[in-house]
Amino acid sequence: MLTNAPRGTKDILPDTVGEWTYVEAKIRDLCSRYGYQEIRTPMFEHTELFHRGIGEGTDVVDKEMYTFTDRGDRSITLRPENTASAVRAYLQNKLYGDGSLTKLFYIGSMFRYDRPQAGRMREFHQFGVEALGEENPAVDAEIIMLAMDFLQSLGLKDLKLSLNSVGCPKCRPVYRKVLQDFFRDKLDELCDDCKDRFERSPLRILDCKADADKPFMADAPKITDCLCEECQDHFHKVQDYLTQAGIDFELDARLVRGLDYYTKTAFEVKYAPLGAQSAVAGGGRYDGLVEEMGGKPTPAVGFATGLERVLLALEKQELLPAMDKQTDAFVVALGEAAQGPAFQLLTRLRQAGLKAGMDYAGRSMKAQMKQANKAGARFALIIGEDEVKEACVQLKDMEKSEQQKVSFDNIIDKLCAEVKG
RNA sequence: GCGGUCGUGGUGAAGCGGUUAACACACUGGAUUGUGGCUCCAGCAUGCGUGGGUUCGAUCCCCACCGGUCGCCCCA
Repeated sequence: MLTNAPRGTKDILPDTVGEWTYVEAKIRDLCSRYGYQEIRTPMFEHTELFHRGIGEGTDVVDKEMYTFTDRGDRSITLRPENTASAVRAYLQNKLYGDGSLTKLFYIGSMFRYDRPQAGRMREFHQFGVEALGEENPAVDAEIIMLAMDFLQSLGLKDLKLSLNSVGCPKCRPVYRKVLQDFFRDKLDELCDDCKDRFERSPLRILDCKADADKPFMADAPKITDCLCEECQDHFHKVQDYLTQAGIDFELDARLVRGLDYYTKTAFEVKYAPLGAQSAVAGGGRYDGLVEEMGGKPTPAVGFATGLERVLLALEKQELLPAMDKQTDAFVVALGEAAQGPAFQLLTRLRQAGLKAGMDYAGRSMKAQMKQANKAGARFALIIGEDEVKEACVQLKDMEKSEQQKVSFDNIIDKLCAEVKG
């Protein structure tokens, strides 16, 4: 037990961090081009924030949160997502300041108690983006394009972008009722899950895999036919922007978001080979959330991507860059007398800005040369007793297998010239 | 949370009631004086996720637990 990380968590080991920093670098570059600034919010918040933000009755809040009471008797929850926190920080720190659009992005751990599977961890990592303060559908389009740009800039292919509108507080309740009326007399033909969904979230019945083939499903009313004029108009404009930008998307009237705060635009990006965890990114508009949390009515859009899933997709498509180790110089010390001078040389190399290493185990020359090779060293600097006496080293070019004697005084300059030139 | 499936060394894997627990990679050492990558040789699991049980005997059978994985639910 002591030697096992908790279920659903994972160490990111030295041989894989490179993949993470690679993706993170892409994110930072992309966000700066789109004008989004990084925000880092606490890993835990008052439980109430998520109850209000995400919504009671959602699965995330009802059965997936890591909630505990702290020593000051506060109910605290490990963030299951970052939008509620971002909005909280936006309000608390008055990021709306000048009244213009506030564009934020974040990268970090989220926590959800769920049964782990590939692509579904209890601690997982999301990159997400929030644009607060603008209702223009161009921002919806920008957000979606940013999501697609991110995934495509990594080289990912076979992504499917689905788009829908889930309406607003004016038209969604109407549609909900229309839908319930439609299903009411078919209730006993639906699966058990759907019987539950009927009251809780009838829109999800449309997306049920078990009932998908039932003949009446095709006749179910579509939300896009029930949108109010404003939502309808907004939805069309988002589509226009995307089309003009050359973004392929598919309308999916069954697409529903699991968090209560979504309004109007909802979208999802899938990479099918990931199976049950194929949703790589998802998001949409949430015009009511800021007000719900005590701010002025403020329109907003955002999305989040699951980094573990992105990495899985990259792995499947063999798009992870090779991370080969690289060292400029490896110091090979032979015998007791050479240890001190070798260590001093190592220090000087590093001070000169070179990547340098050496063996401390006092192994044979052969073993040390092997190590130099494994470390990806360009040069081996061999110091034995003779070299110590002559105040020089044997400088061996590992690739060319050429070797020359260089004095202690010249070795640093010579190496710097070789490596940098 | 529900259903299925799997769990052998650092890794990938064979073995499926009594075996020296194969093989490959990795790792360590060696192949006559202080030189890596190729080759050759040697070493490397008293142990088969954990705990019970059945049996003369269990890595192989049974049960429980833990963990991975697939699907459901949900979501990123």
